[in-house]
Amino acid sequence: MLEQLKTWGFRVCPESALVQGAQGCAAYYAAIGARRPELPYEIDGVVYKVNDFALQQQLGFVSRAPRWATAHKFPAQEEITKLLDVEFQVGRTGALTPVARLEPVFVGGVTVSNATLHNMDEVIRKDVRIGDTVIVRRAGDVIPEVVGPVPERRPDDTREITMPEQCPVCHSEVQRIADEAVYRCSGGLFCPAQVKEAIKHFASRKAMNIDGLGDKLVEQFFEQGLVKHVDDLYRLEAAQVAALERMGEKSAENLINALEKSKSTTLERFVFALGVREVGETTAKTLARYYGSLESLMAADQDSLQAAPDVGPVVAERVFQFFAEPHNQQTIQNLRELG
DNA sequence: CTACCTGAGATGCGTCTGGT
DNA sequence: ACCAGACGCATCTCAGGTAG
Repeated sequence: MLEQLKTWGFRVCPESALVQGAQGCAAYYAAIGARRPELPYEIDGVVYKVNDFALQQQLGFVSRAPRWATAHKFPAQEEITKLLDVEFQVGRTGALTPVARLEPVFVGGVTVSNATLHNMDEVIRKDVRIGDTVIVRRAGDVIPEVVGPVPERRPDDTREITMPEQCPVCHSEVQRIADEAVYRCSGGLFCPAQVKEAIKHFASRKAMNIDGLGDKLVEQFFEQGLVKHVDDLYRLEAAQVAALERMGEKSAENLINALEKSKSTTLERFVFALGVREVGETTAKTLARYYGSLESLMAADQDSLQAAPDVGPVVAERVFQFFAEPHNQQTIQNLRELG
């Protein structure tokens, strides 16, 4: 296809080549790696593709990733900087994630000042302390990553990174389920951080797809007390929206229209939007197809749920508990009444 | 039957583009 | 001038399939 495109006058990468087997791939990788500095553009690696459309079709896709093509990246660039502090962020599920605040450093074409440390096991494994001199790299050339400390450059006044005992946002107790890596805020819907994340998730593209409702707006709606639960979104009036920072009549009207539009959605999107733990895009689709209606899904017991494809005891319990919660039932009923 | 593999879900970050 | 949304990857967990 590349050859054909070239004859039609399209610009095609002149470096592509046909090679045989893993050894051919490795040789090409080494050769292009050696020439990397001379190339008139930046590259972060090479892509190997099966050179046969019939085979490509047979191999197919895994999610969105083709099984007939794979990237082989060059080692990431690394830089040294200072770990200034570690803050704990609260996600939609209450998970507390340690995030490294770094002395800004230029790595692989980008200034990095934050990086996730994933969880406490990872912090211990990497043996990093606040104040440490650390190695930073851009994993896969996008996500900043703290590789680890430079032990010989550790100052005397470093501080240990410790998980707070209370949620930094709502001060509820922080719990860790035995043998799990993640610590969680036990506040649930009482925790503003979790509520805000739940609203953002509800509005997100793959859920209700409410165009124009992003981080900043959710933040403002919540802080002003206009939206405490997702159903409040559908009670918003244009005048209230227009009164917010950086919003005018036009923006307000657009948001109201987007909210209106989101009312015509599918069951699978709605189920995903509810934000039940362990229920992502795919599981929501499975449940929607298996039960066909919200009523039957809400009425399902745990045995019935486990009969659905890819649903085991853990997911079944999550779903069951979610619909058993009176607060959730009320929210769903409100949403239906609001359209 | 156990051990391992694969796929999906959740979370996090910086840049770029398009819209207001 | 600013915001929303898309992209790409690592980590851990859960579910289900398969090799030994």
